[in-house]
Amino acid sequence: MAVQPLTPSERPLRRDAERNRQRLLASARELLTERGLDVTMDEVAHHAGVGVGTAYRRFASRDELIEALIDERLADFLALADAAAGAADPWEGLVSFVERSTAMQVADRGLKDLLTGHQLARVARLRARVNAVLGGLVARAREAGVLRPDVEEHDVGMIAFMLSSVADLAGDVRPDLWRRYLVLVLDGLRVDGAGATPLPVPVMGTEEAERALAAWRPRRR
Amino acid sequence: MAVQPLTPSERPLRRDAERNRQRLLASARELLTERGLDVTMDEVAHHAGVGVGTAYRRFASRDELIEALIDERLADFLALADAAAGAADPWEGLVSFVERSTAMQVADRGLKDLLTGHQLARVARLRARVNAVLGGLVARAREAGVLRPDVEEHDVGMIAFMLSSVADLAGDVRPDLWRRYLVLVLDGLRVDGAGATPLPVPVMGTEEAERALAAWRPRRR
DNA sequence: GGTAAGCGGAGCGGGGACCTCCGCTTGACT
DNA sequence: AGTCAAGCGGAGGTCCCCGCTCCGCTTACC
Repeated sequence: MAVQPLTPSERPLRRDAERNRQRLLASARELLTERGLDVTMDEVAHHAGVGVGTAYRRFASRDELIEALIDERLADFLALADAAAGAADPWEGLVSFVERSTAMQVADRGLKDLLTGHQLARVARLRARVNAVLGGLVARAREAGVLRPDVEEHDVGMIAFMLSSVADLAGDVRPDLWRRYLVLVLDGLRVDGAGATPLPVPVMGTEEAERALAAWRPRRR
Repeated sequence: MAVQPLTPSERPLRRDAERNRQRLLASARELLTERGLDVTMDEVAHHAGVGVGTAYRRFASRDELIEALIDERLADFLALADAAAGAADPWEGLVSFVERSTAMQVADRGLKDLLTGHQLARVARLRARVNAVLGGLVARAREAGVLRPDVEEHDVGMIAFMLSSVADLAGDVRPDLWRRYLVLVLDGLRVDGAGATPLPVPVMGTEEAERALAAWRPRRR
């Protein structure tokens, strides 16, 4: 009697195989967060405690493994934009978006690479959606008279990128340095002459800067 | 009768050799400016119209060739700081330094790599000298009451770096985009509530941004 | 206990960068 | 004009990194 044929996707993996698959995904998630999109397959496999061969049996290629993890990151980012746009006070919403999206990119190198480096239709679509959301927020803030009128929604992403570059340079030496410049820039964005917001973080002095520069590697070609 | 012995450095090069040496230096200068410190020896030689062998006969190694060109760049940068510090109006001096040092790093990728990436005692010393000069300028600006008092000299270099990162991302698509954020940041630095300076440059819109991102390669590991 | 599924990791192929080697060319000096 | 050291080009050696494959051994499952 014929056994019910199973397509490969239906037949469950052997227990050890499934466990290794999960380990690989977890390892990739972790390394993507820490080191960005250009982790190697060997790194992911080794960090997961399995051989490279095992990695390639589960995922046809490095790209397939990485793409399997992209969507969850993009979803988080979009959720952030939606949350900011939903804020009652549009200025608060704007500040929250700039601050949290920078923080997110600083904490997750892979997300930053994705948003700035990757050629992928999904990512372009996400950028468009986020910009649409931000457009509404910026318009509201402008109408409320708190935002200088010549600032546009496309400025928001650029500012987050700019701040995350500060974080790149400061690295582990001063991972929160970018917040200092966040405040400077926000004070430049605001309309009122209400005076300066106190800067939240000390500068990076000479000796710290030297350490940061020593550790910094400008990113790939 | 013994010929006057010549040390290798005294004996003049044959005319063609000297000409090729000059071509190599010119080629390296050009490529350093355009592409940064990680130009390869093959590129320099080829761009000079000579073979690699010739390049290595004149310069013991890639590093030797590049280091031969570093000092002239650092000198330019220091001159900039001195000029800014010499301005009658300290605010103007500060603006001029941020603007011109960013412009310089945008125009000269090699200088930016040098200032941010390179481990070299000379560079660290230069940074120290520049910061000393800026310290005086910042103090004068603060005393004049135009600069928010919590800004320090180390902020100045960081801001220039931040702006030049914008230029990196915008690339050839919008090489002057950074000036927009320069104004935003300067408005954040200024004390008076005199209102916002008009932004000098349009934002980078969606389609431009996509083009810029397509062309952008995050820098080397 | 039999067997297909799974495993690890040495190693292949390809690319890039630095640098060397050597047979040919050329400037300089008689 | 002839000699020849100095100079030249660029193929290719070496090394390293990365994606991916292959195959002899191990293990989960029935």
